[in-house]
Amino acid sequence: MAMHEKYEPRALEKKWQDAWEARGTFRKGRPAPKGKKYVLEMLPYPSGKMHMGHVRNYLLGDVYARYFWMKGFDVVHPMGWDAFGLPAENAAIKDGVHPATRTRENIASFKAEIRTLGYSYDWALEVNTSEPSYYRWNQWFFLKMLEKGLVYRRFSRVNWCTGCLTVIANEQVKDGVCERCEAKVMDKEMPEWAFRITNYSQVLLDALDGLTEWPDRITSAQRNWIGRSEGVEADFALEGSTEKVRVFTTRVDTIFGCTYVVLAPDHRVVASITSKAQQPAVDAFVAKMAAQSKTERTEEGAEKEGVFTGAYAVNPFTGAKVPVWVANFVLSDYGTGAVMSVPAHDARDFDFAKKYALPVKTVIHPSTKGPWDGEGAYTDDGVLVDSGAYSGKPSADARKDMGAWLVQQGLGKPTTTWRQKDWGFSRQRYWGTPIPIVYCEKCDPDRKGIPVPYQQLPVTLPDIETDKVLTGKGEPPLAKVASWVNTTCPRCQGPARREVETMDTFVDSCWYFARYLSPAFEAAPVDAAAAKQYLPVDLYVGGPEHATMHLLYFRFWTRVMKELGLSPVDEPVTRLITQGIVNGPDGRKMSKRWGNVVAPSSIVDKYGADTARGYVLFAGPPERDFDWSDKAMEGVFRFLHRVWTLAATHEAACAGARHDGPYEGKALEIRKTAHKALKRVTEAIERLSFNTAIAGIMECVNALYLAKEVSTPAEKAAMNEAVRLLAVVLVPFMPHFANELAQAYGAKEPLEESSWPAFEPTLVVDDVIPYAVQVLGKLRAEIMVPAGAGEAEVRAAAEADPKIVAALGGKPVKKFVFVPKRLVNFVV
RNA sequence: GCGCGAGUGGCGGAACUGGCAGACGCAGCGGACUUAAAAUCCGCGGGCCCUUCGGUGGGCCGUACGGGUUCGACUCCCGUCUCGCGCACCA
Repeated sequence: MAMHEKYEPRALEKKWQDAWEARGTFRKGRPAPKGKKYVLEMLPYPSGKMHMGHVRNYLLGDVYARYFWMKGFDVVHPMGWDAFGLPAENAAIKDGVHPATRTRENIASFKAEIRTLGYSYDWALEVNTSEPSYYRWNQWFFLKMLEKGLVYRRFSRVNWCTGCLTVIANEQVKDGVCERCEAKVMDKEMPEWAFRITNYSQVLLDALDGLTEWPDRITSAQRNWIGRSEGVEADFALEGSTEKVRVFTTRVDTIFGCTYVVLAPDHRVVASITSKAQQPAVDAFVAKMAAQSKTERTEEGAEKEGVFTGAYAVNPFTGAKVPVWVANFVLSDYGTGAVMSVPAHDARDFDFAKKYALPVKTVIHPSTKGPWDGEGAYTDDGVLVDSGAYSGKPSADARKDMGAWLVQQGLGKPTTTWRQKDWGFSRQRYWGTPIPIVYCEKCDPDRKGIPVPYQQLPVTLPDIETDKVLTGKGEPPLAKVASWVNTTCPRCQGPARREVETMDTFVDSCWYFARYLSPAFEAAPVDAAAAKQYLPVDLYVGGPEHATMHLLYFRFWTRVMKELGLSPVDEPVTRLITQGIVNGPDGRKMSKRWGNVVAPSSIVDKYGADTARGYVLFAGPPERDFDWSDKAMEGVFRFLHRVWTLAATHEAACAGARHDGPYEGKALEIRKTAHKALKRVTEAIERLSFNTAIAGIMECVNALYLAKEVSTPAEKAAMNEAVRLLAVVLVPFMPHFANELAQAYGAKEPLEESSWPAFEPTLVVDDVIPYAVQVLGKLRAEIMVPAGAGEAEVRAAAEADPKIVAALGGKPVKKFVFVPKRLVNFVV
């Protein structure tokens, strides 16, 4: 097939996209003795349009997937839709279009756009989380986890918008007011459903050590987030009261220096211990704190404030009486909501003590040599002083001994606390998974909730009159749909009401990777046989912004799935990469506001998908941000033209050319060029270094240009081989282009269906190797030495070089360093 | 404040396990082709200095900064600065 003179991407790309689809090139489940590769990208929320971030995300997976297709693996590479969520519902509130309608349209256009980029997806595995066939299994999981005690109802402090009369997310609170209606946002105690993810805190933390192919920044973010902290709890008796205050501290070794105790404003005992005299001040303070939202109270630079309660606590070690305060900086939901303050050895306690003129008592010296002479608090470990029987002990020993003493006295114990909280997943929204619970006044007077029986799943979302139900005001939308809310109690068959809350969409993305493997399976959310065959995911690609939410939640869920017998794996993903951001040409984040958005569709229309793909991959390593550059992208377009011209120029003479005799001279050089590129690209892809893989291909093309005309049969055959290898290595990056090239040179089927060749070892080594010659580590000459030469021969050659003779200047050589195939170094 | 990551030409980046810093590309410059331009092809390309009429030849400096280890450091160690991200009155 004769090539056109010029590279015309448009028609050619459509042709190959249709061919892959018609042939089922990317269908999972082919016989593959080499095994499986599961390549996954984070499923998108289907907004109407793709942006460059999506393009990049999916490309990184696509290169890897295509490579393993060609390596002969059974590759799973699915795509689906995180279709529930706020944007569709907010749009509905604004313009009255039903979220289901909007979502359907958006998926259709998003999917059409995805296809234009030529990704290797198996669309037979597609899932849509807003379909009952999917979310019924969210409900199934909910019921299973309820049985296991992993789901419970609790009271929790949420952001309550006083204008919209609904709960809103943290991101929607701007400067203490609602983003949408600008009314004041308050903290409100509300009941909500929660997953007991904290049961798994330790396991999730420990297993991070095994995730060696995850970026450090992600595992480190998860460690921070989980926030394990070891310390002790200790009881302080309250003078003149039977109540006591239990404090949590990581520095019990400083307890002899405790000069006051501080409670959270909403600590349980505050009301009962406050003295008459202090009552008005404490009441006013507590009321003021209650009126503030948590975000306000913990804002950057918020001043430390507190008041004395009039009560005194007794130090369990010393028996000393210390004043009890309440203050804004103590949080009721961390530790015990009470702290012992040691201003001499804690910076925050020091500030507070200075402000309110509380005493400071030093009990730690940096060493036995004497006290610390710096400013402020000495917060490091050291040696105890003025600490009774513990004086003279190092901090670490003292902590151990003092913890043991507390246990022995029944006054406390070593404890571990966690920053991580249980996962509250109730949402007062319509466009989500209904929580399968009903409330019956007769069977369930405490409103604990009665689970909907499994055989009644799914509890589907009701059809609604959009503009009446999705108003953004008042009670949760589902509460307004009487025909849906009113149901019968599964126990007594009497009247009952459905739970009107829906689930957080993070639930959907907790297990979708397992559902892809058997998207139509009816007996369970996951076909355990398929899970056994294909899990874990070998490569997962997504944005780093999911470090502590999605990537932690789905690790948790994976553990639960294993316990439920659905999957054999402890961890969902072996290797993770998080892609950097594609900024606008001006270096700012792409945004309508800056007018610097580069739409993928405009690039595909003008230059073709292969150029868009090539540029996004060539611009830099996957993890790093880069700024879009039209010029640099045109460079990739130019490169494709260059390859095309090369192939077209030699097509008539070389396509399909064969040669059985020896290869020498130019013919041999051409073969070497091609095989070296093949080696380099292969290794670069394995390392996920796609930018250098493309650079390697460019180098190869440059070298082939320098070969100019080919005339002998050997040269023609070599060029034929080179162009075909070029097509092979181009496949992961520019697949349409690569296939067109291969076809012109005689390929009968898409290259993805043939195999990734092994390079010829004899063709990637040179017979003469350049050696750098150093004297005292400074480069003085370069010499050419036969590849087989040993140390003695190389040394002789180096010593014969006039520049080296001059540099050595007759001085005796103390040491000779020989690095095979690279350099030698004379030490004089 | 704690944790993690990054810092290399005018720009994006490369350098695999400590071994010739700057591959490849963009922008730039020079040449060929052209009546001319574009496109294309070929070549040059870190800085400073010396040398030569000139092509050339040579020296010193150079991977954020200051030290160290080593025959040899972008790479390893110690300290500092800057940027990004995460966590944060977390006891």
